[in-house]
Amino acid sequence: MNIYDVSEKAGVSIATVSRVINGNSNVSEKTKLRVLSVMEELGYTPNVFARGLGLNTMKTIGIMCTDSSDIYLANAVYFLERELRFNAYDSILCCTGTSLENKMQYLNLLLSKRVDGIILVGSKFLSSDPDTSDNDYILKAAKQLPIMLVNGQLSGDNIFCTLCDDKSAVYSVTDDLIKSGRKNIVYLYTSTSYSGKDKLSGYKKALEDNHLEVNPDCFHMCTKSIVRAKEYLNELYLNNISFDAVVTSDDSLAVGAVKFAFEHSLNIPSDLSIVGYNNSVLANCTEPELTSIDSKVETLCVTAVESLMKVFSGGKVPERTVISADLIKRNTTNF
Amino acid sequence: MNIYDVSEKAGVSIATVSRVINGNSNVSEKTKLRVLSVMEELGYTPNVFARGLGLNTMKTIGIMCTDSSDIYLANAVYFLERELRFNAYDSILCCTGTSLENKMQYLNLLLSKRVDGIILVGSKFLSSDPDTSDNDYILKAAKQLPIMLVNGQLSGDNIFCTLCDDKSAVYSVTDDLIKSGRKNIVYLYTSTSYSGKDKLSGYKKALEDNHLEVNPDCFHMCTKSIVRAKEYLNELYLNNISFDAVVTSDDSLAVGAVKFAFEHSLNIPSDLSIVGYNNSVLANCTEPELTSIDSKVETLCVTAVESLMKVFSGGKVPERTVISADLIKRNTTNF
DNA sequence: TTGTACGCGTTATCAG
DNA sequence: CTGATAACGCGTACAA
Repeated sequence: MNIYDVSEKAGVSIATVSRVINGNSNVSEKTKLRVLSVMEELGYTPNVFARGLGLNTMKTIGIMCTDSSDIYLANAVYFLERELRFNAYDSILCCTGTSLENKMQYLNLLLSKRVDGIILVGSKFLSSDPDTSDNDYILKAAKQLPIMLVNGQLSGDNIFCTLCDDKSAVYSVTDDLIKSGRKNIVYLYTSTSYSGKDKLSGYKKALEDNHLEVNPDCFHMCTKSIVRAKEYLNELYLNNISFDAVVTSDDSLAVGAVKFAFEHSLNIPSDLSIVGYNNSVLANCTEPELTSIDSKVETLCVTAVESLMKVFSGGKVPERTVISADLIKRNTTNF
Repeated sequence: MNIYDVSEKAGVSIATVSRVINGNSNVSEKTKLRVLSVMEELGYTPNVFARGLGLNTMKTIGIMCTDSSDIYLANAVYFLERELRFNAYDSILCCTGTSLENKMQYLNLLLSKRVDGIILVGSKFLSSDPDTSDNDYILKAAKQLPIMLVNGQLSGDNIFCTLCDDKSAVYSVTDDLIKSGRKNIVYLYTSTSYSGKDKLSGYKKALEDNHLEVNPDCFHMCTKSIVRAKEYLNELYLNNISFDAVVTSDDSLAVGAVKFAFEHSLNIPSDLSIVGYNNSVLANCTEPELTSIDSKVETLCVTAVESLMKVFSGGKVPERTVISADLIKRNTTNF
């Protein structure tokens, strides 16, 4: 079943059939209708390989993320797929894990598949160390096709970033906590990626601007896990390091903080205020429900795909688009 | 940069280069090494379109789900992608939403992309009405390529199902609740899919086998939402319909039940026992943590991909593989 | 408005 | 073990 079968049955040449398929105007209405009906009758679908061979594109985008089962990334993947589909692009999903070797391997795989562009989701793709060569594979790939970073930051030719203003978000909420009377604010985070460092610096700056000391015990990196967060807070508690607020870089850590408070019969928010990040479904699960920073995944993804389409059509696209986060106030804070 | 460039530079024919690429044994070690080094030097990658054109396969599987941002489905997508990748297959992701029209459209799209197989994840793809023609598009597609259902049930040629024994799981936990003294058990569910009906029938059968009355107010379908579950339980409460246990078809509903208990200062599990489903991260968020049925997504996905590979290699694959669920006991039950 | 003929880069067959 | 050559199905100059 190919274009020849259709052309024969319709009594026209394959060129005419091709014109009809691709909406070329130079076909008489009459033959167009005849071809269309034959195509329908035969249930004909153009062969994408043959088409791709000539055009050297399959209208396919590679989406890379470290782990699509992560709530944040799963949402991102969902929105990206939706937007790409809307623009008639397929999505090839690649979950790379965190090792550099795997990331490189997957990226090369996508290049060899001749995808039209690649979207890297999450800041975990990038080393935030400015002196490293760990990001070179991305710069190199960008020589072949456009690369979009969602919530990641890397500057280079043909690389476009869409990110959330994490630093301001954390700064602002930390500042809110201080203004509402909190003196000892713990910050828990899960990664030292660009975005991870950004958030941390927002926390520190808020303390400094309010002339509060930055206690090294009070900011701590831990695995993205409810239990781990709880454990660390317990450790502080046992060491008599007192604190009256916990800001986190992920809702799961905030859930851990809620559990810590429950274990020690602390009242939330009066004894302990808690702020989550990402405004995920987890924020609605705890009692009381979490105040959380909404990092605007959907907006980020929509913008990234919009930009990519603009790149394809030769339009001018900013290297870096920054979107502000929202603070969603619920019941783990009293402002 | 194509196979001709390589052949010329290596001083061999394109046939030999092709043999080297595809690991064909009939090449002398010496020429093989020479070709390999030229390929390396030129940074040559075979063109997938040309290859696909000849072989009529791109080693790509279509994964369809209604919504990849759903926690359960996100996990499934993650595991499927991982397993497919392990077998050197790419994954094209399609989130269809729930309308039949969209599902059909996406399926046809995948067919036209010449994927090698399609995996339908979640029971929401299928009408469980035996008299409907709503599933015909799947039967039709199965004439062209193998279709795997993960947690769905449809019998037909070239269709293979991997599913969890939901009925037994719900039966068993309901029975446990009754044996531990519960008299009035509410069952909350989110869908009337095959799996949805299966779970419900497990609940009813457990009541019947224990000579308890099945009260129509006590099993109720509601949207997959924490708030909705809580609202329905509140409604029962206001209507003085008493109950001492809630079994749900999804953890989110169970979270709603926990919130209901909190609102009315009911003790969990003594006043109210609660059972979730899917053993998702939500089960660890509440206080107390949820007893939940683990529906074994990972096993399901691994099995489905294994079966698919077996189908490709011409092996015999059962039409239906059933996997038992596990009950993960936490603190919302007292058995 | 329509048709012819070629190129796209592989793999596979067959002959040597 | 190696090489020549025919498919594979489509898009598109170019010709009519």
